[in-house]
Amino acid sequence: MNRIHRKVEYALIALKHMRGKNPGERTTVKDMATQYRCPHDVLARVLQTLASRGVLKSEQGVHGGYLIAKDLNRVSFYDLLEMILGPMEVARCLQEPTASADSDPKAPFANDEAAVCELRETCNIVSPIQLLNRKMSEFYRNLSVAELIEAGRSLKSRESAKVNGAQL
Amino acid sequence: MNRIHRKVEYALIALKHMRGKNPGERTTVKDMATQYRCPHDVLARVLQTLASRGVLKSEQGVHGGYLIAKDLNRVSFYDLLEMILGPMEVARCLQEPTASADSDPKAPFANDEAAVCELRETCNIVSPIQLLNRKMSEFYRNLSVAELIEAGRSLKSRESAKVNGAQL
DNA sequence: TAAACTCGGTCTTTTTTAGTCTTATTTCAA
DNA sequence: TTGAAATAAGACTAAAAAAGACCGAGTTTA
Repeated sequence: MNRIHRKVEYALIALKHMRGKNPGERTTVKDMATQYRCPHDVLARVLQTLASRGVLKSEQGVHGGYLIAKDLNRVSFYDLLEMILGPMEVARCLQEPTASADSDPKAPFANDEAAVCELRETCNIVSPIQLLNRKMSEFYRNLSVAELIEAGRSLKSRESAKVNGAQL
Repeated sequence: MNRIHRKVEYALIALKHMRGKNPGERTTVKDMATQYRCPHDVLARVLQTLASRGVLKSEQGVHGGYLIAKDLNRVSFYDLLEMILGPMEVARCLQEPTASADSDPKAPFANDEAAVCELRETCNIVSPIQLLNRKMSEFYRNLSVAELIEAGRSLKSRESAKVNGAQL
């Protein structure tokens, strides 16, 4: 239940892979796709996104490939999810017009209404949903990608007792 | 992205509704389904589940209906999710034979192997996934259903500063 | 210029989730 | 004792979302 999306897994796999490389060293999508047996196209697309958001840098051409461009300690898991999956909305109620702010006046089919929760009128849990959304966002924001990727490395101390408490 | 399931919403709606009733007072599925415009069958099924897990009590017959049977302060959101959606598994890697322990005698096709992650062999992120799963579980466990449902009530004090800390 | 990359649009397939239909079963009251 | 009103639950269908494949570019360098 409540699985993370495959794309997110692929992103983590790739990031962890590149994390181990020498600075400046590039890795091709093809390499990673074959090594980890994940679908080339999907992985490629995810990496494109991350590159467009500054987490990775892409080099085209013959000796092209990807490399990490940003300190992963400064990239939260929230950021990663948001890049790949879009803004966090735990339920349809929340539908923010959002940062993208495309007030799309052209929109031939006004699907504004389409995606909106049809329970809206009668719903008694918008506050709870908002609270949940806030808390989850906070949780994800407090978890860095670096921390995730590094997991299992520093846990000689019995599953790192403090990993749990504290911080949240 | 990462929406909670409709069934979970329905559960919250129903629980919040019943929360407002006098002790002993029953509410029928039909009432709630019509009042909140959610599909009768789906709601019914969810409530059946909650009843079977002791959160609700059901009375059959003419004056039947549901009522809350357990202090919602003692039911975590994790519990709720687990009841409705099954054990928390942030990714296929994690596939526990698990506590649910429904040795499902009907299961005609042993799909044990079927659902297993096909990246398993080459995967470099099982530790990260495990960490994430642990942290998310913890997060959900530290959030009570009562707290959620009550949201928006006690927040005259500026989004109830203490909602976060404490309790954990 | 050709090979080996990334880029990005559109399409199809698969999987998951949501919802419906139908047939019990229980209870109470007229 | 029978019928209305409720829960219980299996099997099925529809809809939505996610995953993946295909393809035709644009870039760089040997």
